Amino acid sequence: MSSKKSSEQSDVLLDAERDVQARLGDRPLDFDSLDAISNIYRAAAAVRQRAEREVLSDYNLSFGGFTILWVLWVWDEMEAARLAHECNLAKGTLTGMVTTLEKQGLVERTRVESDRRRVTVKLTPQGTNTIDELFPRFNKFEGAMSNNLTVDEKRELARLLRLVITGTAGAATND
Amino acid sequence: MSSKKSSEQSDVLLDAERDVQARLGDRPLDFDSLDAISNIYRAAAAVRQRAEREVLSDYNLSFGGFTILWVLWVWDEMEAARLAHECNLAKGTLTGMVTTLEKQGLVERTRVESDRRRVTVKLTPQGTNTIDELFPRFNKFEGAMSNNLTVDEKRELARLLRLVITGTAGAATND
DNA sequence: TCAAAGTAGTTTGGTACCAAACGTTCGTCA
DNA sequence: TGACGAACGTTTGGTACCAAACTACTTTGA
Repeated sequence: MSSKKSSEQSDVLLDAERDVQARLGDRPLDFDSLDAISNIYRAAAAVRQRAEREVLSDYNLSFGGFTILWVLWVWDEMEAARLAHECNLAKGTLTGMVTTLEKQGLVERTRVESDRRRVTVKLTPQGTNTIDELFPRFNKFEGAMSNNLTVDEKRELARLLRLVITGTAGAATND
Repeated sequence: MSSKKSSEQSDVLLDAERDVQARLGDRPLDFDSLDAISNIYRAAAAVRQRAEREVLSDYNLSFGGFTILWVLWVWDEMEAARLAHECNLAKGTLTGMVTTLEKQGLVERTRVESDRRRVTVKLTPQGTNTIDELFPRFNKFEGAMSNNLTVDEKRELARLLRLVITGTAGAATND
């Protein structure tokens, strides 16, 4: 595809970015923000699609389902509301996805005795086995997705994204 | 085993990143790739959710629908297969979304006379008006999403994401 | 003490999104 | 010329995802 990688910046733009520049360059737009934000979305779509095809399909998991497993792996038992928040999901969405994972035998729900409105979710032993095996593979995939970047560049990328995420802190999902 | 990230960095990790480090820090994982890639996904979710709520809901558009309009605005009339590719959508998904936009009067389909298998899609005058008005607002939103970053940081972010996207070039959607 | 307000998860109705199967049209080569 | 395979977009069946309405439980306060 495009991009002969050289030291100069201007000739490594994505085809899409170049075309945007050609068509809209005379308009009073904030192209720096445009490129930064739209590339976030392009990169996320690439990550998600490749993850689902190359890693998660072997386990019959969607990206969202994997995220739930991963969050439970890291934090153990967790209340539904917090789980939804960590996974960036609306609470109604979480209900359905936890049900799917429950049918697959990977997680289980427990009603909280002291407050029967609440529900906690945790991995089953089978769920733990699954994510124990899957996550190292997923992590290798993350390495492959970023193998064009040096370690310092990965850290810088993580830092810059953090600025976008936290600058955004107000955003609460329907929970 | 990474990130005792020098100087001022270590205290600005996201809560999520800090917890991951605390729980999995002793495992042989590639945490630099993990943080970089997972923050891409977190940032994209934040961008999408805020865009839909704060900008696109006024126009009754999903993020995907907006993307289609935006691509057609930049490139004019376009064949369905290329449009799906530019929007990172499976071709079957595009069919449905174009139908939705068609019902809203924003785009129209035309069969190609010289090859009747093909279809081109373009903005209607109403669609053009919509995106003419909407995009500057969306671009302001992009500026707001990235207002914690300097111009140089935005450019660096766009560059690093480009490395992820192009390193990935093999990925083709079902089209 | 009990009704109103608030909080947690679920249900509902609808779109977005995918992969795979399908029908149509085109190009090719016998 | 006509059958076969390839190249389109569409349809199908299924999950993911959202906002809003709803149900069940808990807290508050008069």
